[in-house]
Amino acid sequence: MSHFGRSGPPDIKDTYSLLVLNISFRTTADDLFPLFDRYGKVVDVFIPRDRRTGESRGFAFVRYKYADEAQKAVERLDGRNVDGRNIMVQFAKYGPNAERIHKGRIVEVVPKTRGRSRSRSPRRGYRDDYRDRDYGRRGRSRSRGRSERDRHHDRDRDSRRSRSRSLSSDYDRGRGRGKADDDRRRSRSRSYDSASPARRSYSPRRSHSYDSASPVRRSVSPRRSTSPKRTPPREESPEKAMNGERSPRSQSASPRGRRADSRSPRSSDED
DNA sequence: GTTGAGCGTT
Repeated sequence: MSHFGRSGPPDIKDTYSLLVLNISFRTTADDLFPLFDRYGKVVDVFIPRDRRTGESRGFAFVRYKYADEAQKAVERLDGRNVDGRNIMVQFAKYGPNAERIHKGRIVEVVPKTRGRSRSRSPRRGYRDDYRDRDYGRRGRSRSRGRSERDRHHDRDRDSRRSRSRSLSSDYDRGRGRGKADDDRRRSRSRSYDSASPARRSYSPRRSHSYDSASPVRRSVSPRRSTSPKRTPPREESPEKAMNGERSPRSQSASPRGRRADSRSPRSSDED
């Protein structure tokens, strides 16, 4: 969606996209448009937002009609304070016109590493100047924020950023982030609260599993242990369900009841 | 009422 009301990108035949980072979450395209328009012809302003919450993700894309104007905007607006935050303006790396920008910007900034300019580091280096100056007083915000962010579990962006974490993200998304999220957070919190990393090994869940195979358990129910063959409960479940087709309810109740029972003590313990 | 170092929509 564009700020201009059109669906999707407007005319991207000859536009240059700028990436505006570090903008306030409250900053909107309407706020950025006049600011950027001052330095050139802005074709479009787009702020990606969260799919669920609809909040801005903290960065925006500003499309200029001409590269020189875009470049000027970068120089003039980069590091500028907007809505209480100093924004970072740079040419977008990806996009419909990335190639053009690549030519325009790379030649000026890193003509030497033109071929390898695709690396992710270059922009940081050139931005370092601003960072050093503007973030000197606020720099710690980054380190602190990261730690805090990690603890607070990121939202949507985490899934994009780290692929390894995509698993959890997928899980969250699939299961619905409300409950699973809360559960996970609590579990973690508890870990941090009273347990050391070593103690984590003795996590209740694992303990439970281990307990099952523990000799103590056998003592309690020798019947199972003495059994020559151990039938997996899972296989039994479907089989039973098939036989009990006439009462499909039983199937649903079986796993549910067990789970609830199993969770009962745990929940109590946690509480 | 919150966060953050990141690259985009019909």
